[in-house]
Amino acid sequence: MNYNQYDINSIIEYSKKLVGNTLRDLCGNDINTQHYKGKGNFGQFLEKYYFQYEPNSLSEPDFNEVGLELKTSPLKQINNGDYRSKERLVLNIINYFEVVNQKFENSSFYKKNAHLLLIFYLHQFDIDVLDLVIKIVGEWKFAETDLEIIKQDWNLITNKIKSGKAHELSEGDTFYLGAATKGDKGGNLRGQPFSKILAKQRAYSFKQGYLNHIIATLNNNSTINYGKLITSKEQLKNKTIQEIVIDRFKPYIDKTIEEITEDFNKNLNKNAKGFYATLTKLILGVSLDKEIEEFDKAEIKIKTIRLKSNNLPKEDMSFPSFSFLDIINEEWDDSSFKEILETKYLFVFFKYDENNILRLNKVKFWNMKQTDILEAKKVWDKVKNIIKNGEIVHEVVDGIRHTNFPNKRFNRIAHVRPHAQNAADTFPLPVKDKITNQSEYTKQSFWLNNSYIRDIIYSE
DNA sequence: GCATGATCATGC
DNA sequence: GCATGATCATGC
Repeated sequence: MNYNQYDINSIIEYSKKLVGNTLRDLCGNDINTQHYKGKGNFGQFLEKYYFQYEPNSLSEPDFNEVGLELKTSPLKQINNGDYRSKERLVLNIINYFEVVNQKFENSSFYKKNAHLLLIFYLHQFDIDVLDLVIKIVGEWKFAETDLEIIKQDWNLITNKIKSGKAHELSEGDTFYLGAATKGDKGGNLRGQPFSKILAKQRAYSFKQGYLNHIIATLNNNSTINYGKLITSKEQLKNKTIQEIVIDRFKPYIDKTIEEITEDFNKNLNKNAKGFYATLTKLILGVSLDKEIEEFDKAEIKIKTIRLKSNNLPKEDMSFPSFSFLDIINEEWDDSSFKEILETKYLFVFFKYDENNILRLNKVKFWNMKQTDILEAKKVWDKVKNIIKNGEIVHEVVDGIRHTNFPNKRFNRIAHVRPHAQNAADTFPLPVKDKITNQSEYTKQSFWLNNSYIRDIIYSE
């Protein structure tokens, strides 16, 4: 072996030699002579041929002698050249029966993952895993405040299992540490200790946002300017991060927009569309030129909503437009719409009072529950079929195209409608539309129905 | 007053 | 010039 398994520095040093290389560069000869079939998993090859131990699924860390766990993960490169995580990082499986008897400090999660050796390679479509280039290698221990938030996440997951709700776990439940489904296509059901309902097999995972934070830290090239909400772990002693955020809004509840902006002594353009988002940042105490670090790491999205006096949001809620070409090739489990639905949101509600003046009304964290996600899936299924069959347009009246896309009556939760610069702002279609004979169509997005937001999100 | 098609404002 | 969050406009 080319490293000393009892000496952590020796392992790290040996790992760093991977940077800039591929598996074929470093151990191609070994692999070629050992029944290599051209397929396989990057992590397993790395363990077997570079570190020369057999991949295992033990509950101990991979380098058990020094308590170091090896993890590999793919990167993607964004336009400015920075690296981002391609996906979440899946860690050990959650054993529903064992975890309910554990404390965080002696949990299987913490025992295995307290100290990580992370190896990131640049993902490339259709390239042999042996030829993928390793870009970033480094060890990772959790910063104090991160660990405290991860502990809160772990407790939330554990408590849900303790209340017999393992089948209701969702990635959106938590901040940095998620409970990601693992195994084939939603199958792989398991028993749970406090309910007879079978639950999906799930594993602990780091949210993509948290991985991006790790990547930027290891790579030492973060171009993002961050402001923190939590500066010491003492803040998290008696309150969850959610409670801390909600508390910051409390002094401003029922205040008008003018009253709030006066407090901050800022001259804001009230007509700017980002006005409410700006106001939110001010209230949270994050300067306007900075991103909220904890929200980025937890992939939390802020949505501001204006309510009419009857609590109905003035508008439905839009999401980024989707690609017609992509959606017909997606499976539900890796679809962009499912990702949207599994996201955690901070909703900031402003409401018109009896004099038609907007006042801050309510703030809440929210993520969609599993049963609703499945109900919203029907919208996605229908959209996919319509595009596949070239049946977007139903009829054209006075030059206005009426579509077959699922409308508000079709589904309680979501619908599909245009989301573009204008009607001429289009995406290509995989199949020509039968009525218009066009091979492109105005960009569309999924929208959450305002009635759903009122009934579920606002009132609960 | 709602549903649906369409578009705006900002920041990168 | 586009992605994104948000809002407008019109017909029923």
